[in-house]
Amino acid sequence: MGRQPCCDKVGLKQGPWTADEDKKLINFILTNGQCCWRAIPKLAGLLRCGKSCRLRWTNYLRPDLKRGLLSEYEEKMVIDLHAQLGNRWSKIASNLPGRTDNEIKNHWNTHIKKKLKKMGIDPLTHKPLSPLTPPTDHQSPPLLAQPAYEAPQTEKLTLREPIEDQNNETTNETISVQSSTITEVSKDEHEEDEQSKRIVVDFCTDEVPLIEPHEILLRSENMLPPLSSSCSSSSTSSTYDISTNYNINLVHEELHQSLPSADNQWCSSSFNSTNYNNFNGGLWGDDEDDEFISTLNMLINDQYELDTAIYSDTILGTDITECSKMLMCDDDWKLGQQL
DNA sequence: AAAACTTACAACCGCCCCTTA
DNA sequence: GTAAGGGGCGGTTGTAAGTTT
Repeated sequence: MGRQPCCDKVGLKQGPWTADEDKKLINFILTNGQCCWRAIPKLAGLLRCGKSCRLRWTNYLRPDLKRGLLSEYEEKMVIDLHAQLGNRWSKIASNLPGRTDNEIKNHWNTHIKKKLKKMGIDPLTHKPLSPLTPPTDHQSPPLLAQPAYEAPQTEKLTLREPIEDQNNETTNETISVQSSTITEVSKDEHEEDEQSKRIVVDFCTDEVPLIEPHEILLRSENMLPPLSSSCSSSSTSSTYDISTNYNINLVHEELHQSLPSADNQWCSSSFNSTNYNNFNGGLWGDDEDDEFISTLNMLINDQYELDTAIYSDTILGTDITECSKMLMCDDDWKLGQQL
């Protein structure tokens, strides 16, 4: 029979989103909330299909997204969760606040997969690669001679959502998993691994730093920290750079002008005291705002201790709890109504 | 300096599942 | 019970940016 496509695609734009399109989408959702995705493009004045809008929003524009590389901790969580759940990226993502399934999937394919293979572990089965199926370089017997994998330990891992077994029956929230404890080969890596093992053995997802409402900051013009003219905007591989494809901050500024005053504050990414090392300014780009971005980068990478409560109360002068409501209420958060 | 190659990730595609009429 | 609509999900592709030759 076949399904109708989600849209006819005739006259619709595809490819990378422009700042203007982002602005329209953000503006619409902040004003009206998420409703029927199919209707959003028309209502928001976008020549995109609803699906494209939904993906853009959920994977890129959502204010509660963390950006930047996954931390070592998150990476290990992904590995463990993948060992139990397989390629169910959305389930895995639901245990990593601020991360999207797409992001995790990409990270898995580009980083973790290779890492595991390099370590002699099959990323599909999480078991040591069979000597009968040699790695692609055909020259890695040392890895196999000394198996880079320890017998899995049974650990308690609490998922944020119950998982279902093959009979589709919901199991207990706390399930028994086989932790993919991994042993590195080199000495340095071995030391690193000792740490890793501790992390893997010790953590449960309850310990994941969740983004609490009080940890979410709002930003308006007067929230900008003092700029440092000496900061360079360049970033190195060891730092997180707060940059996107274009200057989305300009979008933000325009929104300030176009939205009612009550709407004139909106939430930042997960910029909080426990998590901001991963903060990558989901809604702010780099170009003209280099100074601000580099300042943030400097603060973030210098482990600058920022007490968000103090920051919000004394610097921002904003009632965080009020504003966080609209962020945390997925269904119908409407800035104007809730502020 | 430029071409070739590699990497990372945003975006798309098509299938699946759930809801509704 | 069933067909259609809508959204979610996982796999794949396109391409910009980075690196190597």
